[in-house]
Amino acid sequence: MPVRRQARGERRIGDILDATLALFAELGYDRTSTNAIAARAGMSPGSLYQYFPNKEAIAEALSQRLLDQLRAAHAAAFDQASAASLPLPELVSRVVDPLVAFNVANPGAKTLFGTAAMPAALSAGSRPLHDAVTGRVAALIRARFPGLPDPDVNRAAMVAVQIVAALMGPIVAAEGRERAALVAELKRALVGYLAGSGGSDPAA
Amino acid sequence: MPVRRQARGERRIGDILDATLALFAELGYDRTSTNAIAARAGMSPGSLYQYFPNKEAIAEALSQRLLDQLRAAHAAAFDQASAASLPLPELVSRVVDPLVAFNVANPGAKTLFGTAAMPAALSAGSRPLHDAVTGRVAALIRARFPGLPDPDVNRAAMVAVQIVAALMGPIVAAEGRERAALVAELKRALVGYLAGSGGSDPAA
DNA sequence: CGAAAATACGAGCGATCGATCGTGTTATCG
DNA sequence: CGATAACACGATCGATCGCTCGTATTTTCG
Repeated sequence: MPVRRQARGERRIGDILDATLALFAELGYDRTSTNAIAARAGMSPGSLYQYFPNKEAIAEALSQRLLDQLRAAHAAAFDQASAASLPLPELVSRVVDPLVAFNVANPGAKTLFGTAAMPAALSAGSRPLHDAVTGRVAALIRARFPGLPDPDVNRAAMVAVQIVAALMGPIVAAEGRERAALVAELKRALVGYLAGSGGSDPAA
Repeated sequence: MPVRRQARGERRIGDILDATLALFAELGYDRTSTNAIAARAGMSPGSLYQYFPNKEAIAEALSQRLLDQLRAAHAAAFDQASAASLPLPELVSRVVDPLVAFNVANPGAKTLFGTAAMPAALSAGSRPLHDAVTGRVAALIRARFPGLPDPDVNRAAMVAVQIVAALMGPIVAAEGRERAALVAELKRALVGYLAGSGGSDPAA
């Protein structure tokens, strides 16, 4: 049942998602209470539930908003043409750098990027984001290694995404030189991994 | 205040840790209730709290038990001699294979291996395990790359451990052929990463 | 044996959680 | 304007959480 939103309502939804992202970054999903979200967003619990039916829906909406932002910030990095022709380190940099910037700007995004075997509730909310990113990476790998069978492509994309996700926490937590060093390590790991990804490398 | 444990008590403690490990594997730390632990261990909540002052202490004890088991299962893999002389893929295999076997045998171990920026409660309980493993990996890397400065050694160890931890979830969740394929990918990723770890590789 | 210590139980405490609801306020529109 | 719908509030609900406590049973040991 759709509701005619007023401008004020749209603003409030944004406030809720902002508060949720901040609290997820500090406490994670389980330890973030809906009352705390409402308080940080400057509203009552009742108002919060005017816009979302339950906690999971908030996580889903936040996941969707992050996905949209990521898509916008990442548009250029995922075109197939450069995927096939660029040197591998350059290609990895083009994908990783915006991703790092995004996560630094949005700490707490990683909470919505839960790895695997999580409680179904959060897993369901974060799967769209996770799947979308993995899918884009798979497309990139497929474009670069045209001979690679689909199962191998998907597995390589999953592994690459897991590696990035695993190191994003420490990267976001670090600062300055140490962060730069960790990003360099992440790129080295990805290049080292992908360089040996079966099939021929068009730009090796 | 130490307590003279009877044989029955030691057995009960083992039951509690077994139940906790199983529940952590299914639900994670937050969603595992102490009452559920007691129920699965076949005792009342009161009995559970006869052996542990609180939930965090249970996680710590479990973490310690896992660490001991891991040490036993891993003794041979971490000697310095082979670290310097073995071919890198062989060395990686010797470390990774027992680790995979251990995690397959103890699903839920990964719950105690929380990455970073987790709620302090769980983080404190799992840090010993995490630090011990990272320290052993660091010693291995230091033995293999004698010229590498300490900060670089520690960073590389941390990155390697994060990569292993990130892929352990999918590996444990998979079975048969797919699991073997994922393990192979993990090894490739580690070898690719470590092969380029500055300094000279004694056995390159 | 008998006393002390360890083990066992489970109803229930206080706190907190996600979510509801009755009531009042503000915006939209004919 | 008046009417309707969207927005806002916060006390409070029922459920669940980590944990306690009074009491009963079993083991240890002199």
